[in-house]
Amino acid sequence: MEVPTPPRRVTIVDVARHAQVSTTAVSKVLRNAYGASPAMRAKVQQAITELGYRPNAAARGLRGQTYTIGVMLPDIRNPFFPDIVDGLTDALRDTPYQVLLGPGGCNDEHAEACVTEAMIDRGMDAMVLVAPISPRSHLEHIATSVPTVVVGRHGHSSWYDVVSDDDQAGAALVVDHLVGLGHRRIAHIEHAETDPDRLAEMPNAIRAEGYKQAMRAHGLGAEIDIVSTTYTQEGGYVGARQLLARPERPTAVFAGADVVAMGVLEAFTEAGVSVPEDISVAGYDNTTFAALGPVSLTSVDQAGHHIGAETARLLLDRIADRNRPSVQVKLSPTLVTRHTTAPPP
Amino acid sequence: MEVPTPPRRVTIVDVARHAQVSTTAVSKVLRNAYGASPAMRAKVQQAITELGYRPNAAARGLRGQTYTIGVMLPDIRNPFFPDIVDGLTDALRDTPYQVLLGPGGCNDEHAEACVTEAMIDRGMDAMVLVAPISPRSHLEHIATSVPTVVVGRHGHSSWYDVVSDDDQAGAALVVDHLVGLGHRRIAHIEHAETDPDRLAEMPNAIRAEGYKQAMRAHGLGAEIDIVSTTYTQEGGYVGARQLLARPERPTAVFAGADVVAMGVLEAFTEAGVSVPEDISVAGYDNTTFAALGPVSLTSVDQAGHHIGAETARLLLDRIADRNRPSVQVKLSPTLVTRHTTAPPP
DNA sequence: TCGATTATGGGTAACGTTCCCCAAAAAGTT
DNA sequence: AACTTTTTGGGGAACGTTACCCATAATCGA
Repeated sequence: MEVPTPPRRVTIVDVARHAQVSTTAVSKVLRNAYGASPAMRAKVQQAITELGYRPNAAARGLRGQTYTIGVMLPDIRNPFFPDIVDGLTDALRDTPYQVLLGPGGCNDEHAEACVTEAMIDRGMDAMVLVAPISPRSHLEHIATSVPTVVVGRHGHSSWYDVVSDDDQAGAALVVDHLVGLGHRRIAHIEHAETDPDRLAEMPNAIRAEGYKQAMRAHGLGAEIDIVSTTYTQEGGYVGARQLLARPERPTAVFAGADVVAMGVLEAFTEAGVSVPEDISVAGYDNTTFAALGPVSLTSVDQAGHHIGAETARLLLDRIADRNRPSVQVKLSPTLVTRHTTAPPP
Repeated sequence: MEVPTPPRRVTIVDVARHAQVSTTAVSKVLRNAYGASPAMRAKVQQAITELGYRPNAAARGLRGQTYTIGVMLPDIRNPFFPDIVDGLTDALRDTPYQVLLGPGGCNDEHAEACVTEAMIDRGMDAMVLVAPISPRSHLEHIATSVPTVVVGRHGHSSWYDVVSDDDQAGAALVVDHLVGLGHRRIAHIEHAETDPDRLAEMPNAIRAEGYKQAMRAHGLGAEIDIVSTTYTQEGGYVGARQLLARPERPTAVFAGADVVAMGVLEAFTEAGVSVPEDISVAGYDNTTFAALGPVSLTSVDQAGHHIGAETARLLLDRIADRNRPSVQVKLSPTLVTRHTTAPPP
């Protein structure tokens, strides 16, 4: 009844025998390397399709290439990341490379290290680290053993390439928009960061900095009002409650991330504060949440798809030449205005 | 300046030399196989930590095991899937197995096949297929070459194990809840399915069937009202518009998925219909959306974490004994009532 | 004390590719 | 015609592990 042994896989040797050539020849055709005549190529290709041959990645890996690109995602739940992955896979569609995702535990440095190590063990040809929280030294350690692109974390290194959104400009977009509507008391909810290393590199810190600079640029330095919580719905809720307790309430809240804005909206609903009539709210990331009908949140779009595509380009580039100097790409975000922002009352 | 050659990786040979034993011995310790004395184990372990040795997965793969489990996710954006992945990785934490995710294109049979093939090429020790849309024959083809668990798709096979939510019971939970509140005209928005194969196996079809049966069980067979669209926000929007155009509007809408409910809420907001005062809305999946402050959607919780854990158990089981008979596990969903359902006006 | 069993350790051939070679044939060059 | 150069094809040794063996030493039973 049961088939006890799965049929043995077709190997390069089978193909060679079937096409009456050497295994070397087949290998050359597979990698379209120099030294195979058109006639030979055709013959081998035919044998490959006839037998349904597929190269064994493990064997290839042992020789150096697995044609696999590992992407470390710290939090699969973050709706911004899929855009990046899509951009990456789309750009890699016509290459022999396959993308595999590693689920790094959310905000867990150890889990993150486990996943990246596991990927290196598995001979990934290149790695993409999305918003990693590991210390810089660890990132560089990874980058020395495999071509690496760090996405969504500022701060450059000569060992890896960096692709990120210009968070400072993004924050300015929000402030400009709100000021344009007539707001002056604009508060910001940020993700608290103590580690000095990350303080300079993580997007949340840059966004807060961008907020401050933009406020000052509008002559609103005295109105700067920052609440430090975390980039979670809970953090947004807590932050909003604090803002509501202010003697003079802000007329607009710039949440550092869409999830934070969700918490803010919840707190406001609970407190009977209407958005945008009483207070305007803006988020960051333009996640699926923001576009949701009942939410319709003004947010900053990071063009994740574009980020992914750019990452792919850098990756292929670096695989081709491991010694080229490192590069930092910064992409400009755009503002998507929806129904949570309006002129102040 | 640049380091041209990354330092050669430590191999089993290095460990053997450093511990003054044979490579065989090291291998035995690594796999804690029979034939190594405690003294030897200690000696080798020490050498391993001293040198920072990590086994090469490619070489292992060539010999049969990669200690990697491939998970095909058809749509990374679906907020229900992360729960499954979490359950899986948590359950696998103390095993040597590592989970890697493959991004199958959304609703794209070809992309799905590419990813699964790529995973087989890469020697995955087992595969998890989450809500695959490929025809049954392809699933069985996969299952013959690697231990496979299919998640979130009904219909059993003797080649693979199945873990799923009891969608029929879930739909009944919603109907019971609404009827309990006093509703009679309860409409359902389903995902249209024509393929007869999938019609019997895909969760959406089962949910619609569960809705119908539950309605009949309450003597409401005459009130059955189904709109066929798709499981997307757009589909929900379109479906809701159709329901609003009915001569006699329903007093409650059961959306087959949370994203669908989002579209429904959007259409209702636009039409000036209040929820839950005028019409109640319920979803399915209890995704992050549902819990969102401004949304607060009544939804069915599938216990994704539990599904993932169960999947891990079956996987390890099947790796240990490839010939054990196949199993189907069906988990009971629960209803999470929030603020979008209330008694009819 | 002797043979039988068991514990302990190692030698070595795979696994499926790739890549560095070298040989032979074909095509140019003088 | 006698060479150099280029094209075309293949032989065979790695890559790092594991698993099947076989040797020796230790333990045991009578």
